[in-house]
Amino acid sequence: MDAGDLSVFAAVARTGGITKAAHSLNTVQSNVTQRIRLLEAELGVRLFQRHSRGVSLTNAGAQLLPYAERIPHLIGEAKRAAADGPVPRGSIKVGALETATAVRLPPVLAAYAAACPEVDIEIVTGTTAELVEAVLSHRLEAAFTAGPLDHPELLALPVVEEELVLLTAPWIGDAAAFSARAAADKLKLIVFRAGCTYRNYLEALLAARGIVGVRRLEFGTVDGIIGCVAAGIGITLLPRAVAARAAAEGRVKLHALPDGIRRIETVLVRRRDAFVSTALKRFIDMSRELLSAPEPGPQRSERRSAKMSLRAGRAAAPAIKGS
Amino acid sequence: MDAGDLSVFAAVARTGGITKAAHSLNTVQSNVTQRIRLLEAELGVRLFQRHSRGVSLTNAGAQLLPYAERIPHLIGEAKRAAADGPVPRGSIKVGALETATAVRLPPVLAAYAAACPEVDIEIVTGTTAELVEAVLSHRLEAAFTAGPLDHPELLALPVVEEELVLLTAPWIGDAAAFSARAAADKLKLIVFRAGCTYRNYLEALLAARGIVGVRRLEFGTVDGIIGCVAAGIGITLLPRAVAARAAAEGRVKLHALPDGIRRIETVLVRRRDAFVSTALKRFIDMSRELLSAPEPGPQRSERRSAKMSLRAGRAAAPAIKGS
DNA sequence: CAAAGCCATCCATTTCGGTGATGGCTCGCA
DNA sequence: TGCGAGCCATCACCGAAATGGATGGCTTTG
Repeated sequence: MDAGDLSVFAAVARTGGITKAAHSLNTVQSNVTQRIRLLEAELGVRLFQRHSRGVSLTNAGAQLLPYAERIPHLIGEAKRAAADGPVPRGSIKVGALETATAVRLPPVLAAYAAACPEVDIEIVTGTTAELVEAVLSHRLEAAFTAGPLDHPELLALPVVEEELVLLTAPWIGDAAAFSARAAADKLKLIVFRAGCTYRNYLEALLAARGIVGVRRLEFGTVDGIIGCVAAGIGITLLPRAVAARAAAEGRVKLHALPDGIRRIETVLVRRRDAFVSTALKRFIDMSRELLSAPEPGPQRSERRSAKMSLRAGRAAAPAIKGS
Repeated sequence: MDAGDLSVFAAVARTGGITKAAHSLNTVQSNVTQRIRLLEAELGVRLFQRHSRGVSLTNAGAQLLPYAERIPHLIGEAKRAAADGPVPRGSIKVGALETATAVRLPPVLAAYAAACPEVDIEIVTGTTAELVEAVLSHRLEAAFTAGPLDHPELLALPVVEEELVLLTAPWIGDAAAFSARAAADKLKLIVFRAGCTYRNYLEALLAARGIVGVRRLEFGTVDGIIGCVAAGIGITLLPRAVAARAAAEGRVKLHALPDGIRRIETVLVRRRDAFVSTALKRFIDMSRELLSAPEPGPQRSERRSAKMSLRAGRAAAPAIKGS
């Protein structure tokens, strides 16, 4: 049994069929059949039950599967570890929230690309939940997500603290009264898709005031959300830095939040046990360096009297717990 | 790169030479040379520096080495996991203290052998330090050692609590006076070799009374130690259950110890991350079941007045700390 | 009943790992 | 300086094992 056998086994288990596994491995079906046969002979147990619609794992196969997923991963990691040198090279794949991509990432990427010309960078956007899942399953090496998060297999490094603000159409004076009317007026929450931390915050914020049943409007982009808010369709919650330009242009109005939930941490999360290449280490170092600069406080032009009189407890900041 | 390549690589790294590695792998030198060559070609880096006295790891090789040690281990574990079924079979390799082997293990082994006839059992004896090291390096699947011990990679399950007693020749009335005279009289401590927890306890016990410089006599067997004590050559510390028979025969006399250090825990230790086969799980379950029975208290025939007036602090119970 | 999908088996081909012999190199020693 | 020992690289060769293509049996489906 070597790592190749385990890859084949894992592919069959994943696809549920020998023929399909053969295609996904760019080989022929007889080949896969033979390797599974030999593997079963070597182990002395049947790994799959054959039936007319494909194959399914036996008990023994199910016990082998975690190893068959982990060992090829480790082999890949070993390759990267060995090929890695003191000068950053290769490629890194990093996730980021839509909001972080818009306002925090550009300066980091510019500096990194200049410092490490031999590294290919791939940025994937998604919600906190999606990104965390991707990091856990090794699809991403690291990700900028909303903190705090607490998972035994993850390391979360705080890189910057954002100030969350409530966005409304510019003609709204009092955010508290506005949101209180939201349900009655059929105004909507403009939110990202499920898994977005800002969305969770906003819903928790309103729930804490007893406002429920507000309709949601889901968007996939920051620009779309801001556009809808500007049009008076609803309200949303975003980092101040993201909304600053639209506010300066008078398209939306920003309302500060009460202290308990005003600040939200952005963390750089990665697997605790994964190999950190020189290229990734450099990226992490540069991110901390460039993003940890003290954030400017709330602008003076904003009326602090608009602060909402909400008291959101810890329930408003749900952390992703380890399983 | 597959697991076989990594095994070859690890062997070369371990032995420091291609020829020596070839011998240890039961193959020829040209073969190893070739595989290392191909591995280096595949990774695009040089893994060893060749010099006249053999080879040594390059930087890249050193980064690869931990993977090359871990992956073949995982492969073996995967095999065992897959071949393992609901009925205990295969083999288990368990360590135990000499004392535990003598008095605690026989009933467990008898019951286990009857319950699991298809399992080959191997028992290895050693000191606590030796056994812990063997478990950590995967040479043993589990071991009975003296607790408490605290190591991040180990799980320690308490199975039985022993009462430690001081053994002297039968004509000694007062253990305290006896041990005080030990240094002057050139009496000896009869102890196991270094690493034995009882030995550490005994030395700490005397050191706490200011008795130092007592000569030691090292033995490898319980019987030898008891025999020497019976002959009046010295004193030792053993679990009451171990010394009970010799005491009943009048060969030695037992002296109870003060409360602080009288009880010592026996724990079943195993690696936290290692696979637990059905055979091993059954063994652990039976050990707990058979050994956790309440231990009988001190026998009435013993004179409690012989209790030593020592106060040994926590220094007398050194735990093995994680590195 | 025919077609499609799936897996097992067989066979020819190729690839890869293992073997033994040879040669170059350095070091230590006479 | 010359020689032998130890070590690694290279080469040609052999055999086992993986691969790829084709076929057949089986079941499901329309």
